[in-house]
Amino acid sequence: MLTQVPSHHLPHECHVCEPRGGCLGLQLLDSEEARQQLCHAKKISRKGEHVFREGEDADCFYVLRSGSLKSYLVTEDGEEQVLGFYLPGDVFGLDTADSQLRMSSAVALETASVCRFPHAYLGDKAQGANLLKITAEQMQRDHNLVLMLARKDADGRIASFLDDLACRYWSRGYSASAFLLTMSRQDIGCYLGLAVETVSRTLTRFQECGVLKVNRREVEILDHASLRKMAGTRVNSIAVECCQKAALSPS
Amino acid sequence: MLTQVPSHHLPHECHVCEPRGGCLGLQLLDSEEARQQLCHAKKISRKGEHVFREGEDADCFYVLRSGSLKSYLVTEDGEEQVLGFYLPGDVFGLDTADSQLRMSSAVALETASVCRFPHAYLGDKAQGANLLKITAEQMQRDHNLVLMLARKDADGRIASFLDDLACRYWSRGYSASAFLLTMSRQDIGCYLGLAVETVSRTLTRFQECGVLKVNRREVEILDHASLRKMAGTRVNSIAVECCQKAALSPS
DNA sequence: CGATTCGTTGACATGCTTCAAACTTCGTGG
DNA sequence: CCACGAAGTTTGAAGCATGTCAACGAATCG
Repeated sequence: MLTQVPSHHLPHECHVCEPRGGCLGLQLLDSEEARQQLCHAKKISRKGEHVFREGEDADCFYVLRSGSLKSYLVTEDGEEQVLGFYLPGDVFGLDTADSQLRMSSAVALETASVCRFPHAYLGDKAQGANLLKITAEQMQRDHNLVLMLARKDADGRIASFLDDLACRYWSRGYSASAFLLTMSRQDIGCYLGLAVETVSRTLTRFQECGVLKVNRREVEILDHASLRKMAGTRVNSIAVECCQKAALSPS
Repeated sequence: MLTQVPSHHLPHECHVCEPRGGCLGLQLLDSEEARQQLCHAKKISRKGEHVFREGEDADCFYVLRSGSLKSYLVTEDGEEQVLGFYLPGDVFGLDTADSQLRMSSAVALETASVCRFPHAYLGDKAQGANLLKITAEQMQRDHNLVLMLARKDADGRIASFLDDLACRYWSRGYSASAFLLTMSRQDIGCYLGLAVETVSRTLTRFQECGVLKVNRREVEILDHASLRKMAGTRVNSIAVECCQKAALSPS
């Protein structure tokens, strides 16, 4: 299957959109020139650099090609709320306020590159259902987060978080059992609505239970089944689909 | 301003889309016949009736014309998670899974009517930015909920919830100070991630503080300023915009 | 009119936050 | 290369907000 990617369409075609059924540029951008020009106009951001900030003009959305980043917003009292973490292939920057301003900020957690999809160049192909499909992914992620925050305790949130990451890494061809956390404990807490101390303590306890091994930012999941059991419900989704596959994999 | 609505376009044109700058049917549907046919094909749902259910085929999204409804999903263990409440003019049903299936359910809280927007009839006008603008509203609501669940205590959540409702009623021409809660305490708790008892207790306490008067489902807000102060931060948005206006109103 | 659902209130248990302190890692400049 | 300070991580102890359990009253429905 992987060998059937039509590599003649784009000279430097990447593979991040494969799970989506092919390059998003081909799916959403009309003219060949727009695709060539825009999809490959990648922008490199180093750790801590912003792709965009809340309040800026928003004339495009993005696909992450490599690296990882977080989306967040800042409350009046200066506190940060992390809305999500993005891995290669993820679409981000879809949330724009009424007047086409950024509603959130996106910052690189490590060196990263992105594809730009200017709204102005979204052609006939980007009509209705096509575009809705993309935005629905984001909504699903949001709903999943709401579900965690509203219904799960610290253990469930951390377990969900790790399981989700594992699945997403796995679906991208990386190990689902051992990976590096590119975000800080602070970020994790900010995402899950928990104090940093709670995150740390929970991870330590999971390690003591033999569910995983954690050292600083290195995580190795030893007992996927237990982790998933603790994680509990998730929104039925692409992610779940991938997880069921992952459950069948040798892990 | 209200008198400038071009009533000749649609024989039974409603006013729910006014804050959005006019009938969404005119903005998103191409052919006149599609608009006539689809935008006015309203469907009546009585209290407890579903507009759609999780898992069903999703070939359209909706605009609520009258009444109110809630969007929710059900977890594996049968628990419900309310994702949002919708008032006339709100767009809902945009969240569809990969294969065009409903990711959530929508049920009427009282007698309601809706406009259908079939994906298949979204014309050239529904390209890119136009559609993104609509979906961004939903994302903003979601982010606001995430912010509440992750950062605010019970008082803040209830205050935010009431303030939000007040603003939305106000922007629709109703009183921002006195309104009826169309949802149960159960629903409110399910939405805000709180136990029913906590919702009840918090409302009682607010009443004792003189911030509001509450009797069963009737709410009267006596001290908007205090309420908003307790509510704390909100995602900068259409809603906030409306709230600032509301703050200037006699209320 | 009885049954069921909804809302309120009280007492108690607990999971998480907060505060505090120690240790580690990282970056920067001497 | 080492020294220093800042930031990130871990662990402990104590306080408190919220969940849970239980009971009761009020409203709604058949």
